[in-house]
Amino acid sequence: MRFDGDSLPDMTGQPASSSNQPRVRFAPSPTGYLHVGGARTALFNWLFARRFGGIMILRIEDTDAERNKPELVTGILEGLKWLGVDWDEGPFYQSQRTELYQNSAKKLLASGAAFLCYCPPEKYVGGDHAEEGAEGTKVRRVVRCSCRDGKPSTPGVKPAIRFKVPVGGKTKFFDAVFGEREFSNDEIEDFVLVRSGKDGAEFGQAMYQMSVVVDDVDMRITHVIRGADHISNTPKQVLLYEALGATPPVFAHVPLILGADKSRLSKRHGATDVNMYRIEGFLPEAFRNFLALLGWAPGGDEQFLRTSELLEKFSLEGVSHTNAVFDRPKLEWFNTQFLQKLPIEELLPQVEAELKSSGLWKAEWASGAGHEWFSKTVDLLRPRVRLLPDFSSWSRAFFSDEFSYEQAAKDKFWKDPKVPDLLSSTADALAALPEWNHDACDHATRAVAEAGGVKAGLLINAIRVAIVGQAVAPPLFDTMVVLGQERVVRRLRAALKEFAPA
RNA sequence: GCCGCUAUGGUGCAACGGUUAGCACGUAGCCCUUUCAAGGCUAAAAUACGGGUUCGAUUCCCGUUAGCGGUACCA
Repeated sequence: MRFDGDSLPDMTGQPASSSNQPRVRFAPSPTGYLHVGGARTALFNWLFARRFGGIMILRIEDTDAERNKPELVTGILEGLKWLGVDWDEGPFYQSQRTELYQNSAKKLLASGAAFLCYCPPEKYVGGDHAEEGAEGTKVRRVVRCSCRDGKPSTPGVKPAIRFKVPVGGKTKFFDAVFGEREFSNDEIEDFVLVRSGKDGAEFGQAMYQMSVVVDDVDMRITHVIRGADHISNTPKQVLLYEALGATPPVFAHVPLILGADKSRLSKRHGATDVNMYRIEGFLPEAFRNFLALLGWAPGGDEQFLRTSELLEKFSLEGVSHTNAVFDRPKLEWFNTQFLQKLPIEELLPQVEAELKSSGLWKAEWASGAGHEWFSKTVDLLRPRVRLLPDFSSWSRAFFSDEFSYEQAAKDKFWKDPKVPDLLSSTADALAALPEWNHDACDHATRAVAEAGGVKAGLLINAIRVAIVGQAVAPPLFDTMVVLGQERVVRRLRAALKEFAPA
C-alpha cells in the first residue's frame, strides 16, 4: 500500500537489485495504541528501507487472543499514515498464519529441537526470577523440566510445544548498533513456541518467538530494526533460526524512549499515543524530525532536517546506544520551526484542512485571488502560531467576522478615556483613504494619533484590539492590509459599541 | 536476585586517543520593537565515581554506583 503523504520526498528511488535488496518490517501488536516509541521504530525502519531502496513490510502481531484488540489496528494504521510511514507489503496478520507456525513447530518437534511440555504454566511462570536459596541468598534457576527428556510430567493434559535450549554453549549474533553480542545458553529458559490447545484443538496459537522468526524467514527480512527491549529475546530467536536451518538477519536494536524522569514512558508523562499529536495539530514532518533525532544523529550539529534530508543521511551507524528522554518543549520548537520555514505552498493544505474541520473554510480561498489572499494571510500569521488549531482559534478574526473581544486585551489597551474618540477618528480617516496599503494605513493612523495628542503606540494597540479582538496579533498595518479597508472600518465602528455605557 | 544494555550541561545530540569539550532545546539577561512571537547577542550549565593502559584519555580496559531492559502458554 502506498498513499500520498504530506510533503514526502520523491520516492521513486532506484529499484535496487532484488538480490541484496533490504527487507525490513514494522510489527506492532494491537494490544495498545501506536506509542511514540513504536512510531520511532517504524520511522527508522521506513527511513532505512527508503534510503537503501528496500522493501517495507507491515505485520500485525496479534497472536495473543486474550489481550488483542482488533479495533486498535485502525488507530495504528492511522498513526503511521499521519507520520508518513508507508509500506510495500502487508499488513499481514499473524492470527491468520497459525498453520504456518504450527507446521514449523512440528518440524522442530520431529527434529528434536523442540519438545511437548505437559507442565502447568505456573511451573514456568516466574521460574526465571530469583528464589530463596540457602542462608537467605537469592539464587537463579532456569527451569528444565522432565518433559524435555521425553518424560511427560503430567501426562493426559494438552501439551504446549517448547524449544529445547541446548545445554551449555553460547549463542551469538551481530547487532548493527551494539556490535557482536553473545549470551550463555544456560541463561535461556525452554520457551514456549506454541500454546497448548483448547476446546479440542491439538495446539493453540504460536507465541511471539515462534511467529516472529517464522515470519521473518518467510518474508525474507534482512534487517530487524526494533526496540532494545528485544535484545534479550534475540538469542532465543537466533537459536530458532538455526534449528529451522535459516540464516539470522542483521539485528539493529534501537534505544528506548523514556519519560522526563527517565522512567519508562507512560500516560503520566503526558501523551504517548502518536494520534494525540496529530489531534493536537503538530505538523507530521516536524514530529518526524523530532522523533528521528531521538536516538539517532546524522553525525554533525545539524538538526533542522527536512524529511528528504533525513532520507539522505539516515544510517544504522548513527543510532545511539543510550535511551532518550521524550522532551516535549523541543518537539514544540521543531513544530514552530517548520511552521515558519516550510514553503508556504506546503503549509497551506494543512491550514486548509484545519479550517475545514473548524468550519471556517471558504471555498473562494481555494484558487485565484482568494488563494492569494489566503496564502498571504497564512504567511502573516504563521510566525506566531504554535499548533495548527491556532489558525482556527487564535487567528479566528482573520478568517471570520464572528469573533469576540478578549477582556484582558480591552483592560490593557482601552484604558485611556480618549480611545473611543480616537478609534472613531481613525475609522473616518481610514475610510477616506483612496488607496489601501501598509504605508497609507500607517500614515493615516499616526496622523490621528498626533492630532489626538497621544503616542502612536497607544492608538496602534487600541486599534489592534478593535479589529481582531485580542492583544496579540501580527503587526497592525499588515493586519489591516490583509483584512481589507471595508472590514477594518466596519470593525472600528463596531468596536465603539463596546464603550457604550451599559 | 540473576542476565543484559547504557552512562558528555536539566534535555536531545557532536567530539569515534591530542579541541579553550561543539551545536540545539530549555533557563537568565540584553538588543530589536506596535502587542506577542520570531530573530540577533551574551551568560550560567556536562565528560557519574574509582582504578588502570598510554607521552596523552570524554574516547580503550576493569570495578563501583545509578538508570533502563529482560527474566510469561505477553509482544
